[in-house]
Amino acid sequence: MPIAEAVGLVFSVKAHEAYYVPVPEKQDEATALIHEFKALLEADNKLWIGQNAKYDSTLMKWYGVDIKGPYFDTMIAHYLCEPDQRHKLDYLTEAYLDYKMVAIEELIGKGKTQLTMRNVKLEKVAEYAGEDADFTLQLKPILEKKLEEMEMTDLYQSIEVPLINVLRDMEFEGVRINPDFLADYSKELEKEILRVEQEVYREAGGPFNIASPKQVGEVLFERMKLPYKGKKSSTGQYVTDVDKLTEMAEEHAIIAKILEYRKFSKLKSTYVDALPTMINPKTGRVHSNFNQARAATGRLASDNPNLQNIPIRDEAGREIRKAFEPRSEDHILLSADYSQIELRLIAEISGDEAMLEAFLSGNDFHKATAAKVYNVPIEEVTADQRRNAKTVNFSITYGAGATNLSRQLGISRKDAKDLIDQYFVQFAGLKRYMDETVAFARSHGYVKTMLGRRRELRDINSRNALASSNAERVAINTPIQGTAADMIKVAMIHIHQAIKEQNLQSRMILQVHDELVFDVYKPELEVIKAIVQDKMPNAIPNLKVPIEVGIGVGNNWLEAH
DNA sequence: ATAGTCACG
DNA sequence: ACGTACGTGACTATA
Repeated sequence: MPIAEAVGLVFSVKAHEAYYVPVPEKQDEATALIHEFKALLEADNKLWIGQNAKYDSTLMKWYGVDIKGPYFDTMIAHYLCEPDQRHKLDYLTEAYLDYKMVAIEELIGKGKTQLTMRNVKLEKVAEYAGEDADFTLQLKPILEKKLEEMEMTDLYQSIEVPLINVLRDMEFEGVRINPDFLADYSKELEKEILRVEQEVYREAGGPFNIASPKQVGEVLFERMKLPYKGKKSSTGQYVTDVDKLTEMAEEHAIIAKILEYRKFSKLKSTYVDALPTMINPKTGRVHSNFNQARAATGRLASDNPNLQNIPIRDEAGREIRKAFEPRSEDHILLSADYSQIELRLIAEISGDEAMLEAFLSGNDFHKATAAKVYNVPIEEVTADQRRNAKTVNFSITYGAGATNLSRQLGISRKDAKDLIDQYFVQFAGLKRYMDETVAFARSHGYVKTMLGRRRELRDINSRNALASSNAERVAINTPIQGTAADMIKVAMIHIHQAIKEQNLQSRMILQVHDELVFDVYKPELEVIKAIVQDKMPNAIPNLKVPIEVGIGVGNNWLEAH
């Protein structure tokens, strides 16, 4: 972003009618024309109905027009109603207006010979754009009614709609990424990759494509005759993922080297080499897209590039975070993250006394869990016991069973089952909540978050055991993950508002599910800290469980974290 | 286009 | 007896 240049503006105020205004090709003339509409577009006494309003609003912002809303966004309305479906306009039009739209490819073709909208005859563009506006307008009352029937009008009006401009501004701001740092690191990784590659070839007795899972499987299990345990994939291939290879690392020195090769290649191709190409030449910054209508739980998703999966767990990977820098010497990065938010929300929602007590005591929660399930005083909890308890805590939010837990912890299935049984003895209220949630899902066909976000579970009463147990885990996980998503969205809206009201220069630039990152103007550091420490913990008021937020500051994202 | 793999919360 | 972890996006190989 600038994602594109404007070719035309299209308005519709009445069904079956639309008005198309071509925008000149010369950018100064384009800006001048768009500014003819500035007062209208910036008026806050009109409702702007749009399909993915953030897109149009962002485009206008690049032209210097600040659309304030309020909006009615058909894409987001539909996302709330049917979070597991698609939300594109052609789908909505077919599903709700029973009309098949003309595909954009019929206007501009596809592939190499694809034209831009500018090269299409005015009459055709006007017709196509007019349909867009008209259908969006017609969809509004339908989706508005659906939201009301599903009791999500408030969630929509007070969270999702206000979030549109918050995300727009975050994307517009972007983040500074240091390309020189990454170029140096790329060379280092290249050396490592070439070195490991030769070592793998030596162990294998000849070269092959290590990036091909198929060839890796054939080399390991056919040419080298290493023992293969377990099932093959659905397509009959050997599974060679990190779990499987780590399991058999003792078998041969080549295994660790293949994993090393994979690790370095992943870092280089997905992050180190890719991120600098995403720097916008006009702004010198990277403007990710935060998709508000993708994750069925209510979370955001980030793409082009995805800035929600930048490495941190691994030493070589976390190096990449050093490339994320504040905008200038006068700025500093601040990262604020919710501590164990999903576990706290399970405690809150289930009302489990023991769990609430553990959080209220302020003790290390995983340690407190270990003390309970192993029945030892908290001072005597071993590192292993704490680690196991942490994994159980984590697994619980996914509704995982004994098989998976045993695999995660490297213990027997029976020990894993005992652990889970003990866990539910200690946290009986949690067990009750999980059973009730599944029962609710079975009778109503959906589950909901604390703020009323819904997700339908079509398979919850399926006769297919695999399908129904999948749905049960989703039923347990969605209210937790979704409530955490609701909470951080509210916090983002409040923080954005405070920054605006106080005319601050600092900006919110990233959201990573339980973390917010700010590019802070140094003189405002204490003000921002205070705002964050007020808005994040108090996003959902009157909770029984304490909500804690950790803050870090630094000259790059790694330091700040 | 799909599968496999792996990065994050 | 057996078993499936929840939610994403990007890259590479392969059909």
